[in-house]
Amino acid sequence: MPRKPNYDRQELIGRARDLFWQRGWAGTSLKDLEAELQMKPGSFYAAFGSKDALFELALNQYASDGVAGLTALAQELGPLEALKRWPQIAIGNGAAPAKACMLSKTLLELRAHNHPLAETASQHLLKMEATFAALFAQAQAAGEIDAAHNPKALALRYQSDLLGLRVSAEREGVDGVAIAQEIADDLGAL
Amino acid sequence: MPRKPNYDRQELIGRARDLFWQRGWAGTSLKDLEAELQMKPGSFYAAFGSKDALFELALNQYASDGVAGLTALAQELGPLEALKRWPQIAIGNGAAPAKACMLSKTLLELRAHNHPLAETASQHLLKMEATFAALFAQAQAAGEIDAAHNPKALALRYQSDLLGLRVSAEREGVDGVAIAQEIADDLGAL
DNA sequence: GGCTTTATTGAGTGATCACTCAAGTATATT
DNA sequence: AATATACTTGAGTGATCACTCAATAAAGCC
Repeated sequence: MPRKPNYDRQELIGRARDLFWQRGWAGTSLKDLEAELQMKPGSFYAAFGSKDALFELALNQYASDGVAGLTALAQELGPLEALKRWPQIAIGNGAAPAKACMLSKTLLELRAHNHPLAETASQHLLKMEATFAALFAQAQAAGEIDAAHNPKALALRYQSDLLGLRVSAEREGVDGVAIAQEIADDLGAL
Repeated sequence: MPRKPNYDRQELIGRARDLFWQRGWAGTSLKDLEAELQMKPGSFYAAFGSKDALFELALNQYASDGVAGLTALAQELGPLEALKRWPQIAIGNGAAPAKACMLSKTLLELRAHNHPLAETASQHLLKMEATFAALFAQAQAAGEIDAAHNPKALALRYQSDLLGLRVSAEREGVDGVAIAQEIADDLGAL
């Protein structure tokens, strides 16, 4: 009986994620979204409910893609090598909407207003940090990193460096590749 | 002949800086500013011209306070010790409007829109980086850091780590002090 | 005190914000 | 083909946005 929507929902969420990632929450208007997704307001609200609801879907997709990408890389290269390459990958995609991390951008923009999406972003950062910690622990188990280190502490510092790298890479004239290389080299000295 | 304004302009800019720092550019409305500065729209526009003009004044005050604070610290403690303590200071002021750097928040929020204030923030970051580089060079001249390092490269990495620290410190439950300590320890190993 | 000059007031401007909803259209089942 | 069930359309909602301006009030100089 029913009529099917003539769009691919996941692909729409991906396009919305790119817009939000680049322009931020307040910086992306419904007009922007309507233009990008080729949807009139009625369809938009029937499909997603609200701007915030779509932003949350976009954040979730962004975060799960991140964890999946890193996990796949670790399968291919092993934990330590994946952690070494990850910084370059994070800033290396020229086609990406931004160098900076969407989770950190969201956190910085919305935390002061106690917006629920800031908490969502925070949770995703925590999950990413746990993924880093697991890889550090694996690297220790494989004898690639001195077992005396606390993998959670390593993950906290690594993520902090990564966030800094990605903010720096957003600047004009900054050699992000050099910073990423240094972060990778630091891991080799553990 | 003329009538004097009944406010301290620098103090008003400081209050506006705190609002902008905490809530961001889009997140701070004219109503917010009018309430904080106790000014009606007419007075506000007579005094500052526009929201953007006041934001720029706020950014300038933020940046010059930063350079002045670090320079004073280096006078007191010497260059290396100042660089070691600076991360703790950056996140240590509980009364500050935010842990994250106002320059990086502005850059992340406005760069995608090619807003002139993003360029202003970028310039201030560059000036701060130059201040770091000068201190690294001084530390080398004093024999506190191996002269083989490139002070500009040290400054770039140091600033990146600092920005990451300050984003991380914005998160709930993150031990910023521990990260700041690690950054300081890294300097000791140079 | 009169005069000039500037600061302050606050209602009001058009534009844009996220969002609604009644009407129309397309599709799958019967 | 008829019908039920969505999906799509797009003008329109009140709220809020940054900002304006004519009127009023206050201060310094004569």
